[in-house]
Amino acid sequence: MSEISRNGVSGGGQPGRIGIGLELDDIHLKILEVLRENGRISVAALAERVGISRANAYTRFEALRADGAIKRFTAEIDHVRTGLGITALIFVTVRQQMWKQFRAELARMPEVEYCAITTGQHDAMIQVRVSDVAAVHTMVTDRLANIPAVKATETVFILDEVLRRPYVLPSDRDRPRQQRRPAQEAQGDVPLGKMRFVGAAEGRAALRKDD
Amino acid sequence: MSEISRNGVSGGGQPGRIGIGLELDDIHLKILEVLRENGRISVAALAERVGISRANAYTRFEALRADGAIKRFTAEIDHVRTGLGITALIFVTVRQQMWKQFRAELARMPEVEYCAITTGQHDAMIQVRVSDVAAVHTMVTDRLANIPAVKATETVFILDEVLRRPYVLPSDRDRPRQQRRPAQEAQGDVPLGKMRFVGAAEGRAALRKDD
DNA sequence: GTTGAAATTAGTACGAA
DNA sequence: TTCGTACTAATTTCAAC
Repeated sequence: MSEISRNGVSGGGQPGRIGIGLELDDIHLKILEVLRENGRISVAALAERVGISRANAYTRFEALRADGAIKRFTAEIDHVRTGLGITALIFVTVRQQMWKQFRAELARMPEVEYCAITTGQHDAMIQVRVSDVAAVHTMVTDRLANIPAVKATETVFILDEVLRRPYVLPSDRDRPRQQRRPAQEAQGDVPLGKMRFVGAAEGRAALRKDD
Repeated sequence: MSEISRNGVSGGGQPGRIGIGLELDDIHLKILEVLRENGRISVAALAERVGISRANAYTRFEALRADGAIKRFTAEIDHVRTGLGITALIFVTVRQQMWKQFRAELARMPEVEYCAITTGQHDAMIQVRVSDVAAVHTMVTDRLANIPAVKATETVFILDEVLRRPYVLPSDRDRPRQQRRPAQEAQGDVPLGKMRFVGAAEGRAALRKDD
């Protein structure tokens, strides 16, 4: 149900002044870093971990919420424990100009955890959590297939979720052991043909990897 | 870095007794429901919203954490605001018996937010958040392509994230307006050929949708 | 932007239903 | 088990520096 940020492929990211909102400095990022791994930490404890005063922490905490940099706090739940141990990705090809209908139908499907519009072969990817494999089948054949907006689907199961980071922050990239290089330098030493990008328009026709 | 639950395709979900841990009743689910949309709510307020005493709420809250049904609390962050407005999905084909190496390399990539092992044409899907399109290119060609475990990749951009639910719960499925039907009933009325499932072994050879 | 002290609220530990 | 109360500890707020 919750609409989330619209990421244009053109959107950029200078450090400092970002978006329309407040300027994020290192301390703001440090706060986000702590909060994403412990969303229930008290502001007092947060202040100590970040190395600022309580009052300052409260001010910044509130600013981050008001600005929207922090969208909400949530509990991560173990789906297996709650009986939704089956996760699947459904790639959907949507008939043009029927997006509105597609999105409306999505809102009616509580088993959908995530939906993103993508470039490439398909138009959207949805992630669902259900209790058993049959429920995926039902979901795809009974519900999705009956939506006129849906032209075709392709389903894969998730066998294992190797890693989920609460949320990636720009400060992360400054401290991995392995350094990143600017994109220009990356040209020479790449085994070309090993990977491919799939554009939005392209790829709908042929798709074959060289293996 | 954080390992998360292993979802076998065979794993099931009976209501009530789930996994090895505690039995989840309706009140437990109600608690999870509240917590996933407001991870910072006080236990006192939680007790009120769920309709139980404070003491009971503390007991159940602790039980859910101890049991692992609640894995952690986290802050949802607006990536655009923090300068990581570009999101991409990279589908990776991994050389068999090099998974360990692949996973080790993943841990060194802070821009990776999510990684799942899938059935279908590719072996894994990773989601990355970066500041600009060039960074995706760098990531794929410079970093991923240089991992011997990586046989091939395919990249798509996320143009829009339509919806993200904090976490899907089994209680959700009991109250959508549109009812679900058992899988058996779904057989007759499906426009077959409109969708396809892609198995783990299958699909590596041919893949064509009928559109 | 910081410290400290007051007011409020959260968390704990009981006995009773 | 769950509830209600009282007790203790912590957090938040607000003031002055």
